[in-house]
Amino acid sequence: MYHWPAVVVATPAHSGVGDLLSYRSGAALAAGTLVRVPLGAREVLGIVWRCDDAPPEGLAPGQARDVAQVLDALPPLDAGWRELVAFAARYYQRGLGEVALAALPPPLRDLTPEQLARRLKRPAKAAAAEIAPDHERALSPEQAGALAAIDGATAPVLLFGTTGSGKTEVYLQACAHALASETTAQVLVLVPEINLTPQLEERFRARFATVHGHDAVVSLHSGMTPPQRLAAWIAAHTGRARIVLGTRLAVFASLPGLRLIVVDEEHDPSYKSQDGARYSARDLAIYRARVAGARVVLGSATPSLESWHASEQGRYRRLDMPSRIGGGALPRLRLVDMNHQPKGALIAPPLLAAMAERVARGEQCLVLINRRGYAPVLACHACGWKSGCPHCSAYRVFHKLDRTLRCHHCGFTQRVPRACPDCGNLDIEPIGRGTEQVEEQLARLLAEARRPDGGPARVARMDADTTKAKGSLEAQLAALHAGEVDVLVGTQMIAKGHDFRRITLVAAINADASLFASDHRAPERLFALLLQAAGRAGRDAAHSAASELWVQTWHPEHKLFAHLRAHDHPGFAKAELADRQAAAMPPFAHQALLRADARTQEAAQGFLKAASRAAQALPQREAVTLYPAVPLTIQRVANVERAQLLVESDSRAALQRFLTAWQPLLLQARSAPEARGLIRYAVDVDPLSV
DNA sequence: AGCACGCCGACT
DNA sequence: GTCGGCGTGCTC
Repeated sequence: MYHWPAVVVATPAHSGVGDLLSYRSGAALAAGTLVRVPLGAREVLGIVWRCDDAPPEGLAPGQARDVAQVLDALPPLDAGWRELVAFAARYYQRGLGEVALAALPPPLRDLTPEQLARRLKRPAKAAAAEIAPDHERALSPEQAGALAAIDGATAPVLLFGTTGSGKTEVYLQACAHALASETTAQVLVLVPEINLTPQLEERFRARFATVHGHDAVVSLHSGMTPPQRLAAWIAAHTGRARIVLGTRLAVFASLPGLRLIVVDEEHDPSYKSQDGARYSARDLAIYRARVAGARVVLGSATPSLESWHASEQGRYRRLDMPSRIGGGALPRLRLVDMNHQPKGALIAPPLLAAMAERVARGEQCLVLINRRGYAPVLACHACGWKSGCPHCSAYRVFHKLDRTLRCHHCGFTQRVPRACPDCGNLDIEPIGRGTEQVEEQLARLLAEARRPDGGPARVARMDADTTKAKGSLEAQLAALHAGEVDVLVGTQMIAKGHDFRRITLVAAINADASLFASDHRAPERLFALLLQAAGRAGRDAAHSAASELWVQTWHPEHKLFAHLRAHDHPGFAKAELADRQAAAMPPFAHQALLRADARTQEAAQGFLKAASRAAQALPQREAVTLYPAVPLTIQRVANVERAQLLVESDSRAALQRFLTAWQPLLLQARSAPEARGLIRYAVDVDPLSV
């Protein structure tokens, strides 16, 4: 007596192969069982989606091949997980198999049942160094109120808490309550960046190791080695791990006992995946919590407009924590109108004076500049040559330290030419500024500044270039904490999460750059970045009264700054949402992009036009607006031409219906004559930028 | 997406 | 004479 499991394997949506492939098996296999099945010439990992008693119709007799192996050492993936995966595939317009298999740890794909069984038998490795237990802290009335509301919540909670208001302690205690509710309960904590997982893991382990065991806390992110990821995944799947901390990919972890999901810094764009299935881990967390019957908390000092809007509509329950623990004041805004500063000044004189003053008091300054390298462009004065990348429509960035020109898009790197490659002129000059240059100039400008002990000001830099070596991020943070740095120059990464006690001045020196980039989310992102950066200052109540956020701008009249001055996120959100509504932009409209990569721009647009033409015949097309195909802002990257087409609708459901109906036509449009040269295409639902 | 098969240029 | 370029086509 045979059974006929329908199995998902890793085939992308536009492969033309259906989602479920039927195989034959001697035994009935439960849905969620991991199997190895033959596919063409190879044998691949698959997941049983359902199991039929009769051979599938429409398949020639004997066409179904036999399941090769059953990985029955692992419990099947539960219905909640399968529903999450199925929803993600459907909503983000990808193949079920592609999403399902990508959600598993990579090493699982090529493990035999024997290897897997051996792996499962291996005892969890002994606890590392003993850590000092961390005990629950007394909650402020605001925190206690938030915790009680989370415990009793039925809808998603938006925890709107100022930086320093003690959100983490609320998360910790909410986790403790969730874990205490059942012996099998699990919680999932999402953070936007890998950098933030080690310190959070430490804190959770210190809090929970004594009660739930050292290995009850695991991390899950792409920076881990494959064996580490497999071990953490298995711990979560088997229920041994009670707390899983991770980046966006962790939203797909198998968590049979899931009771609570925390999405920290929910506004952060890192939650939106930009390759493969372009999912939003924050939005999937909401869906997953509903399916699992778990609570979900989105936390932020600067909630996204989407979440804010949902809380205004009552779909999310908003909890406010406006006060800082320890009563520290939020830094005062000092706006510097660059129109009234000496021409070409990198740092306005009053800002420089303020920094010198901080250094003299033994306090620390943080200087934000959103570009790595020395200068974004190198140019020849004589003939107008610029350091363009031969493979991309972008400039290569001048890195002075190693004398290179580096393309930040494709990685193409060359030594800086001695003379202009076009005309031989020796006078080639950097244009604009990056972190290296700011560091260099600040060291020079602050040469006279003295610390209380009479020593010179110490300026350091922190960006992706100085932290890419393993352990160097930790080392740099430790140096900062130890007070070995007076002024830290860096990219956005220094604005996030880390708790710096002695910082009393934060400066954003070219904050404007992003504001007029024709991206409707630019003000929102800048506001969040500046408030977050401000949150780094004055965490220590003793210093907080004098803490300041300096912003150099050419547009001091921008309404964003009035709200920033008042630390008024609700006011800012209200104004931005009104603008969005007037312009029929998200969250008042719903968008998707069809993106195409091709050998030539004509082919990329040719495909999009063919796709657009094909769409006209669809009845679902009535409810959506299709915009013309346009090249991306950076049109070419690594010799690939890129174009996109925007689809918009005021109904999310109508947009979904359209995209689903459109999908098979895209497959056809791909072989249209004008699409010759197309490399790949992808649909991006709820894109972050258009 | 892989990975085959398949038909045309520079090398042991 | 073959190794290998990437163009089409298939995967229960």
